[in-house]
Amino acid sequence: MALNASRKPVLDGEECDVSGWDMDNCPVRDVLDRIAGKWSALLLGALARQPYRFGELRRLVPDISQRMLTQTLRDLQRDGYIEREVFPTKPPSVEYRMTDLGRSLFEPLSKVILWAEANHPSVKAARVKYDESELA
Amino acid sequence: MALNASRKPVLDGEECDVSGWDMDNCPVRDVLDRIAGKWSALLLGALARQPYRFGELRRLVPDISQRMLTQTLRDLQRDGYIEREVFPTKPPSVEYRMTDLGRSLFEPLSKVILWAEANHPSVKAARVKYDESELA
DNA sequence: GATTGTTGGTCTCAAAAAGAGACTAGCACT
DNA sequence: AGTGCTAGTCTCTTTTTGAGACCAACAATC
Repeated sequence: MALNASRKPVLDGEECDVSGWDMDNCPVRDVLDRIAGKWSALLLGALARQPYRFGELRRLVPDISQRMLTQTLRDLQRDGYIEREVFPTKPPSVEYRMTDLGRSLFEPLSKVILWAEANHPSVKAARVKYDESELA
Repeated sequence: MALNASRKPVLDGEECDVSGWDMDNCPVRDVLDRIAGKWSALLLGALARQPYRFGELRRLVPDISQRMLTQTLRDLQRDGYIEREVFPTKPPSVEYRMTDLGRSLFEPLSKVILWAEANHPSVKAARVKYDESELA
């Protein structure tokens, strides 16, 4: 415990939280687990620009399966980030658009996306470095 | 195509990107897929405060399995967000700490986390509303 | 001196999630 | 009559995740 003694005590039987996060009803996990999905950020990014229809989104994100597109859109709709509107045209068309809640989420989220674009080279470099040191 | 005609054309055979994202080497997906994991944000949040040891992190996030803790820490280390230092104490101890790159990522990421905490009620309300309309 | 605990993991097996692709119905156009 | 478009669903396979046993070395306890 010598190492720990030099730092702030961390576990005292009651404290099981990170920065005050309650693990049993953790907002961070409850909210983030959804938008953290493989496709959520991509779809939110698209719909932040303009409304799209199902098929348009599928073409926009070519390697998403119809199954995951349906499911991710449902999840985003359920959490209130996007709306789904069905137009009773002859082949019925469905349009997805962002809600105010979705836009308010996308504001900070877009900062992370921007960071990802800007720092992609650094991350790739870190991976190369790690992989090199691993094969030794 | 009547619906589409009123909007900006979206697909013209060459344009398969979202806001200029290249799907074949998409930085957003490449970077976000990692930090989007179920545990990454939680661990980054913890390590943003102070360095922690393996066992401390495990106690801090009680419902993570050792397997996923190991794997997530490795992934975060590989992408350059955290560092791993082994101390040759009698039972060897390992300390994880955030890098500068990790801190620079956590800056925008923390905004999303703050949003999640602030808007958790709205999201929960949206879910209740959705579930009610579904069972009809 | 034998038991127990602590360290930071790995290994295996079961369960859950994701991906691939076929299939649907109704209508339009050829 | 045949083809294609719409927005999905259904099934099957592969990947990811979770639960839990197991490991070696040493420390303190009994």
